Amino acid sequence: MSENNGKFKPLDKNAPIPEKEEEILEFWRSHDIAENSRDRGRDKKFSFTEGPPTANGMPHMGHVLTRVAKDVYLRYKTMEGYQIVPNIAGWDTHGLPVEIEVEKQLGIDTKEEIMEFGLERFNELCKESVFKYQKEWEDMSERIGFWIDYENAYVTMRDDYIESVWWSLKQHWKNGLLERGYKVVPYCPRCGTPLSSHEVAQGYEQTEDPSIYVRFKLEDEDSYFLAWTTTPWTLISNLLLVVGKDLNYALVEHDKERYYLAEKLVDDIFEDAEVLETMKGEDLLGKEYKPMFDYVDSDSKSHYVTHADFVSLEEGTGIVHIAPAFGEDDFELCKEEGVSLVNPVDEDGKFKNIVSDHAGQFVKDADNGIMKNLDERGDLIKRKTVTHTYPFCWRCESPLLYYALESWFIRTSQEKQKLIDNNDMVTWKPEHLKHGRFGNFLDELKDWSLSRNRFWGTPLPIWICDEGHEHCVGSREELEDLAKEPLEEDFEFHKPWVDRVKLECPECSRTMERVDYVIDCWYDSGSAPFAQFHYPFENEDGFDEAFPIDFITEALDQTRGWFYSLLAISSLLFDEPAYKSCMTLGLVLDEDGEKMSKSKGNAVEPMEVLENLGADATRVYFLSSPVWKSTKFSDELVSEKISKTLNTLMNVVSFFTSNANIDDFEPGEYEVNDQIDRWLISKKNTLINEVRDGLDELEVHRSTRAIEKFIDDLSNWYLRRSRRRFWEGTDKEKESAYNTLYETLKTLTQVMAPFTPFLSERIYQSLFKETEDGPGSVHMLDYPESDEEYIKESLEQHMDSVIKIAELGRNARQQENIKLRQPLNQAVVVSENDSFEEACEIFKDILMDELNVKELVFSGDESGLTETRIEPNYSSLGPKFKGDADKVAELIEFADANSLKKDLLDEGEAELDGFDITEEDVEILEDIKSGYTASEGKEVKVFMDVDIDKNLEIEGLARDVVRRIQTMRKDLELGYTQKIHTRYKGDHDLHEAVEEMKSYIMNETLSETLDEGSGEGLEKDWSINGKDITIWVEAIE
RNA sequence: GGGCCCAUGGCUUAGAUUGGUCAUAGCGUCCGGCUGAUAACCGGGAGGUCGAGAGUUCAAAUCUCUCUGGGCCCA
Repeated sequence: MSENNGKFKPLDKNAPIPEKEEEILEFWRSHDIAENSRDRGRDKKFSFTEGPPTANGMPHMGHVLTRVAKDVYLRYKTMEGYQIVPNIAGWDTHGLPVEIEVEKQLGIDTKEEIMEFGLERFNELCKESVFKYQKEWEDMSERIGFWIDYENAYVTMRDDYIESVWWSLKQHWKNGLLERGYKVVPYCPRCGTPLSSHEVAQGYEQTEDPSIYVRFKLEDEDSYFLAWTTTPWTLISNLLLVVGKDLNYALVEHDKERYYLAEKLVDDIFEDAEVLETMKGEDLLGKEYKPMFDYVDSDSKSHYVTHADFVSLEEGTGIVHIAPAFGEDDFELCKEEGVSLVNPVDEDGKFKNIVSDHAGQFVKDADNGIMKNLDERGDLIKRKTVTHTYPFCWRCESPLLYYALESWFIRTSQEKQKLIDNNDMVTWKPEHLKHGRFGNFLDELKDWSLSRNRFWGTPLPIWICDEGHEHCVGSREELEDLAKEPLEEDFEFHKPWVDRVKLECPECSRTMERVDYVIDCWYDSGSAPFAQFHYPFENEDGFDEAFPIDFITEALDQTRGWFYSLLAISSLLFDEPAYKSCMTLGLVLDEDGEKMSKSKGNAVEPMEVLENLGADATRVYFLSSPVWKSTKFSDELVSEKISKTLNTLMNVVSFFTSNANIDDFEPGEYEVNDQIDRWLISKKNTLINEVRDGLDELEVHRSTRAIEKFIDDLSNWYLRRSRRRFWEGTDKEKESAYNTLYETLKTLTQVMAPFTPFLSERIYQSLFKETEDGPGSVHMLDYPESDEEYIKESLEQHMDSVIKIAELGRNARQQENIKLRQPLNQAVVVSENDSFEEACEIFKDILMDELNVKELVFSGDESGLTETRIEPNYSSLGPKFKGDADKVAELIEFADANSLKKDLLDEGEAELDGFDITEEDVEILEDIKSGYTASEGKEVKVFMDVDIDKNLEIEGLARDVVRRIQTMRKDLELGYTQKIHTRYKGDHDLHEAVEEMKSYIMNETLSETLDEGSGEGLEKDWSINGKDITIWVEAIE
């Protein structure tokens, strides 16, 4: 067809979208478009840092969302003229999950086995493992259109990166913020390591534990404290009992023994106890009791009653037993009380030898023996079991112990106010996180336990000598200076290399050995703002221009992960927030709203989606609802974006291309000569403002929705209303229409580029690149700016009115079953609002055409179009006029409705043949005048004259005939400009109509001839309004 | 156990700061229309106690409280 030969390349809109996207990818690759777009060395900087994923697992749909969210902003900012710094990807490479993967691979699961296997080899495997799915990650990212630089990605396990981390740790150490201490941590005795809270959270399970009530004999009184515990083995380490200061307690007698316990709980425990005395918890403070076991003793004062606010009356006895080494609350309390720590349990979770009866026994296994012992002594008052959630090791399923361990801390709690102040400077999306989840977390900030008893991680750079002097190393140079021997040739900043380095103590010159720990890998990723630059060792400028980071976005679960570690580290190092704005992303759920997981089998494979539906549709889908809300994901939801948005736009483009080619359209300077063009230009500029606002406010869904609405307006209103001007307009009309549509598509393509980078590129390449002599890619263009001069709010409002009026007109027709193809004489628009009158004036042609009427009239009121009808209200008339009621009713019905109405409304009453009636005696109704139909909307009513005279009928029939011939043309797959011969045979009325409207029909259908009689070509029988006609259509060679 | 978030027709959803006519639109469904660009489009119907209850107010989907259900985070 001729359109192929024109200036504008057709879009090939019937090709599958994903296939075309692949071509665009290839185009970008072969022309280095991403690199060129990225590296433009501009002065304006916008800094972004990628929250590094670990590539030892396959990317899932949630990761697709993070790519999309990041990319839309980076593209937008790039088009706005910013240089994104540093615009590189990042990989998180350390941590226990990595070790676990390797352990699985090796079929081992203990630290000893790892040591046997050899640390060098083990860490080598870790290194490989973290990049196992790197290709899948990069492929997915490329396929979705994420243009970050993967070649120069930062990697947390590289020596340079680790050196920067060491530098930062040394700053903390010098500031007294990096210290050794004890911490009660969830500890897996089987794996021999403490677990991070993140890991603990994965392992909560319902379990049964003993629930026992035991008594402690008072020192100076013949009575007992009654305490409760679910961990009998901790009783061996009991050092204190605690009560709530303000809670009520009672001394009761039961079985001739006396017990102290919370008053409220007495009945829960004893069936028949006599309350001897009540008191406040405060009154019990300081009372001493006899140790329950004598295996261990504290070298400080112990075994007395104190108080704490964690005592609750929900369960137990209101008296809580405290063993400092086995609970966080216990530990903190003992620290405050000055009770020193005792721990009779070794690192494997077994009792040490001093607990002679249970030596070598795993603590949980000792429960039964301990309980038996207590029972025999009579100290076990009650024994039950309780089902509660308890943490288990997520990989070996051992019950975790809360356990006081040596640990290295960053004293974040000392700098809490800094973190809070810095958080105040951050823009959060959604906003509630700032003072909600995240803010609360900061308010209750604890020290950051940094050390991990594992192998694959950044080594904690602290060396200690026999004298107990400690030294923190902050650089490679410092390490070399202090090392006794030169570093090994293949030295790297990992175990076991670092462990082999012995230092000379700067204080006493003795040999120093490194502590065994590696650090929390969240510290690694939280160091990204400087470590990705190897700051401060190099790239100081790079760091300066990128810090603080302008924008980060990651999934909501990073709140206490990366978002926290970034803020904590930057606050301590620089007293600045690491990022200025943080947009969180919600979970991606399956179509039923369930979390996607491999085990459930409901996980959607990202690449499948991208290959079936394409990246643009997926992007638009994710970006069209608030990104921080959890999103349900299904093919259908994404497909809707194809049919509603992408296809619609492609069809507009395709319409433009084919017609512009036929008309040899040349874009250029032009004069806008039609209001609908002005309207579209106004809408376009409004769109730019809306899209920019949405992006600037980090509410990208507002932008996306504005685009979708605009495409709908463009296709289903502007184009539908403008088709005739493209086909049949005068030169002036065509010039205005073509140029307006061309300019609009050009702007729209640019506006959409960050959202639909593929389709935008396609459209740009086929329509604009050559015509405009533009850069190689749409992504090299600037982001459109709105021209306020062209925004005409009243015009946009008028068009809304027009659409409303057209809608009402069609509604009115339908009430009378008059089809749209049937022309009518008159429509009357009634409104008290002047803007409807203006709308009718400005868009008169459109309205007449939409309503298919010969005349359009506006009126400020509906008099003349309605008839007042007044009906008697019997329920009022009855009691009032009694026997005359029927007579009065008759008078009302036959009275002149208009004057009666006037009297009633003006005077409040009227007289009818001697009867006084008031408003409540009647019902005033306004009927539509006969011969009209009407429909009412907000502020406006549309009346249609439904009288169809002979002329109108003929015209209607002619249009029906045209419509049939057009259908036949379509069936014959004729080209738009193909001329035909048309013959027909039919009903008399139809014959009359065709002859009357001959030239109109010939013109509409491109018929060279239109005659009665049978003909050649396609033959078809039709029935129009019950009248039969046969039509022949034959293409002219 | 604590914190935060969410709840709008069968499904997906709009309804911010500043409560204000008839609660938004799409998908699906039924009826009708329109069509020489569209995987379309247009009009209408059915379908809603805006999770439940109370309160503030002339007025609440919107503000407050309580509860229920779901989610996330933390213990």
